Amino acid sequence: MHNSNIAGIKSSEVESIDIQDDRKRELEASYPMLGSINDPEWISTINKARNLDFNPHTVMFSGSAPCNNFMFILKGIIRIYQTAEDGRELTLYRVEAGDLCILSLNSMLQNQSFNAIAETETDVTALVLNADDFKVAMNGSETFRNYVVTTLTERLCETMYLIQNTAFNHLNMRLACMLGSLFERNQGPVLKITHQDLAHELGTTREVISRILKEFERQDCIKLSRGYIKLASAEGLEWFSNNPK
Amino acid sequence: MHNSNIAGIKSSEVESIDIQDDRKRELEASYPMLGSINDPEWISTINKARNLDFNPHTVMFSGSAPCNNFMFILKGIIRIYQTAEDGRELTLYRVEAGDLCILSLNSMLQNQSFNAIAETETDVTALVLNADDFKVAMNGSETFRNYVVTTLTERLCETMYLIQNTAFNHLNMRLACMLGSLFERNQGPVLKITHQDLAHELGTTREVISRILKEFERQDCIKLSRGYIKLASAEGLEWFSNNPK
DNA sequence: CGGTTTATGTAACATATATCACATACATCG
DNA sequence: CGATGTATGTGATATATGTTACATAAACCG
Repeated sequence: MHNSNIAGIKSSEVESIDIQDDRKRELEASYPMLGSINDPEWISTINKARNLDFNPHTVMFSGSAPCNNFMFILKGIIRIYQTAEDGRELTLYRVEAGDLCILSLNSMLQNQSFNAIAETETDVTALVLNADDFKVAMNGSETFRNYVVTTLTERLCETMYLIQNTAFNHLNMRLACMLGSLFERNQGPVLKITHQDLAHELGTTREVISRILKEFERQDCIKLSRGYIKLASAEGLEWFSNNPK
Repeated sequence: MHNSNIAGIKSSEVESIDIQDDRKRELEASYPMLGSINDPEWISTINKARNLDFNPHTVMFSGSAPCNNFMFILKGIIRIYQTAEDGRELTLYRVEAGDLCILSLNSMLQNQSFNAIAETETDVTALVLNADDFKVAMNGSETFRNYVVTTLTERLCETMYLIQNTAFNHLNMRLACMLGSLFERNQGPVLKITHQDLAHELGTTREVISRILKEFERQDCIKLSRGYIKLASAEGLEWFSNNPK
């Protein structure tokens, strides 16, 4: 289709004959809430969907390259971020299996461009509906509708929180919070991440991050080494997460 | 109902017998897209709705006082903003006649609190649905559903833009943009607003705004007087709106 | 092993914004 | 008119963050 020339798409368009059950199981694994829907429109729509694979570090869409499909993410992680002219980046959120791809919703529903970039961080497999099928599914299934509206609302709330955080909190606090949640999700106390990566999360520059990290290390909260950060004191980090200055 | 003890509510609960046509006309005036819906669930739901009036400067809801109803705004303006401990405020957006009250959507759909404050700026009249009626309307009318999803998506886009703006642009640029759009909406070149108000829009302090405004005045973009700002050169202001430093 | 790339450390400096401490000026109202 | 509250002007100073310009070090690769 008109998407097939985007860089990074791998192959694997699956024929949709008699694989309904596979499809359903696959979707159910990532979207438990949706797996149990039995509305006929929903079933037939899912059955018409295509599988698409993306390589890591592929730009799935941006303001200039909109995407007129709706996607369920079956596997992998997508990072949504904004850029400034000077090369700074700010991560808005991530989309994983089970999440709703709001960017795609937007470019489907209106032409207004989103002014953000969606880029795969890992291998990504998505289930793709075109705009018409999405409409059919929305009209046919109340569960799906609820899912869409709830997820949109949730995302909006998180975004409001992000605004508050960036507007009112200092970088050391924001960095401490970020590290805190990264360590939480991480198995084990050693986090694989570079200072530049952290800068791109928070919308600042590498030097600034390095400086604050060094300060955290001096306070024995963390231990730094090339490409890694080791947690030394969760309490210490927690303190920085709550302390305004 | 359980809302009736919130400060600032005026009175005017209207009995809903045979006023269907009035109601419909009223709604249509503010929400042209919705006025033409003829689904029976929709009609009966609207008919069950209550009118509520609010005085200016009434906090309609905040994180601590959620609102479990859905509202159509028939008249007036509501400001949604966040606060910091030090008294700074940052306006997220405004809701007017024809807009969707996303805050109410959120508190209806989930318990997660929104972490923002909604406050009337003028007299406000709203048409109020409870959560169940909202569901009925959503299930009954595709037009209403489209309206909700489209508006949510739109709001999300605008919010993303706000993040980019606050994270990457300097205050003089942001202030110039803000003034630009205020003058645009304003009839005539004289804007009634205080420096403190502008600070509350942008999440900063009065002194900072005063200083930048003075700079704009020195560059003959505006003329300052107590409580008012007069546009002197739209081009000059435009220049500051686009210039990074 | 040596050359190259990538990640980090860090000092010095530039700038934007925040904060403090007032002075002044305008507006309102008795 | 004079008193009071509110809005503005502004210098001085503090701090956070951004920028420049390197040095060093670890990892990578032929």
